[in-house]
Amino acid sequence: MFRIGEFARLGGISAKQLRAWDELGLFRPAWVDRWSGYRYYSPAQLPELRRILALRQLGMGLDEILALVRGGEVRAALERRREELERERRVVEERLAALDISVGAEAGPDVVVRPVAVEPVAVMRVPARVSDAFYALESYVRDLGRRAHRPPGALPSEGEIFVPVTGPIPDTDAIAYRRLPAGRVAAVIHRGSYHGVAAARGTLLRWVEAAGLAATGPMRTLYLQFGAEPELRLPPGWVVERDDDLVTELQLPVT
Amino acid sequence: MFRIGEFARLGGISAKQLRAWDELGLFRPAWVDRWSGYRYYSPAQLPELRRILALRQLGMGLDEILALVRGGEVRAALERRREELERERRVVEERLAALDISVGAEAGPDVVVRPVAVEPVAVMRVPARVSDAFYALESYVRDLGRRAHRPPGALPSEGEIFVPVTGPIPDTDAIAYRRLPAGRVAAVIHRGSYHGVAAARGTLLRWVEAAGLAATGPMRTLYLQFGAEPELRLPPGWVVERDDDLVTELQLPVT
DNA sequence: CTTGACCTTCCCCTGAGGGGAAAGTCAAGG
DNA sequence: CCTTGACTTTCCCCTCAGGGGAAGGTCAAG
Repeated sequence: MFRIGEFARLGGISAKQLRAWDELGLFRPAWVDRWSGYRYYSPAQLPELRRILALRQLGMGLDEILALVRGGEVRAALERRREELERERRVVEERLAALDISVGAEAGPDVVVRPVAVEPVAVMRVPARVSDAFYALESYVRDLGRRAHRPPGALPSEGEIFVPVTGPIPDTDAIAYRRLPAGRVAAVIHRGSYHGVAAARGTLLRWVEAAGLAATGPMRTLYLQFGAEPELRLPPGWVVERDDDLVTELQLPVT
Repeated sequence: MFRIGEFARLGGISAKQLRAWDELGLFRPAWVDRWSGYRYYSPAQLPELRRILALRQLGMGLDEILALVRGGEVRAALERRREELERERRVVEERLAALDISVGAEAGPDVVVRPVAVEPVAVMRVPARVSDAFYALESYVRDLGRRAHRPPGALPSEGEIFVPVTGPIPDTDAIAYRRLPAGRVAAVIHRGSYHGVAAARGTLLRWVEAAGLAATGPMRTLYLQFGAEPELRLPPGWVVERDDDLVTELQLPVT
């Protein structure tokens, strides 16, 4: 029989952990002195402790280990754990790839991969002047009372512009309802005149390729600063600048 | 100017995070209404937000990102982050390897890799009968008042047995002071008669090879249940069993 | 003016323990 | 028998990066 400190040393673990695992019901002392509360452990318990440590070495959570020592399905748990670990490995690999790009670019384009939700929109083929088309599209949607409070955008490769809507709308010759699919996008934000957008587009495409990702849909352009946000009152001393205040986001759906 | 909710949606982040980052000083609103406390953000802030998200995407901690946006050394931080990520990758790879072994062995030998501290010991070449040798070694160390309260062991490949000591001791013809080096060991615990130890030894060696590790020293055998622990009072009803109560740990120093 | 969406701060929760305080226990040495 | 120092007990707070939710204040549209 060992007291907690010595048993902890033998097991290669801290006494704190043994106390916590006792309280958790994961690993209990062989005997507890009613009077003093001292926990006593037997060397015969070491194999069981080692089994727990072996499972924890695989990165399993204590609750799952608890289920296992109580007679859970070992094989299934290991399979779950493997999938989890392979996800972790993918994350690390992606981070390393992104880091390589950042190092190479030295404070690069700040591309971010993030999930986006489904986006219900009214789309319109662009015939000629983009600003006229936006005006027509916005008017149509607003008159229906269906304008969603999110910025408008474009699918340049399709020659289409879109405006978010709160639900289905009737189609016209020029305008159609569509739901841009949810998924992960690689996104970069461009601030300044639209002349720079083409360059940002190229940067984004190169980034995605360097990160080992594959595009799964057409690129989206979002006009974050283009009449989309509500006319909130400006704070005192707030000055809207010229070109610098144009903010555009480019999104490329990936894997 | 956007209120926090809309800006959060544009940025692909939660309002909670924006509030926390404001308090942290990592990312502040462009303007805060003195009266209502409302935070207002400008679209021109989106690039800065995206830079933070790009760094966070590399798995950096907020404190480090804070140091960076305050003008820290980007290149050095990325280098640190790369080392960290490569450590993480090694951990995941090791876990996957260990998991493969567990799946193959179906509740296998429960090998654990763990660090051990330096162990100052008195070692003795074993001439003939092991039990006689232990008696002599233990007596010598105890008479010097130098016995450390840890279990005795052996280095089978060297034909040596050892007993932990609390500090240097004078050598004799047969006995020498030595410090077993610290490091990581792969360890397995065997419970039962010593006949099974040889099999456990083989299992441990195979495990280490399958895990892609390399031995960096002689295997150590620790007799966890062999007169090493103090004669603590036995709890009422506590029965010491026969062979089952022998507990032996095998440790192999690795990488 | 109402209404509903939105915002504020405040508090508690996560997982797997670590650090440390105050008080009780044990074993060895004198 | 007493002291001493190592050890143990419970209890509380801390981590990290937020999430959940309550109570109450604010905003903008109809």
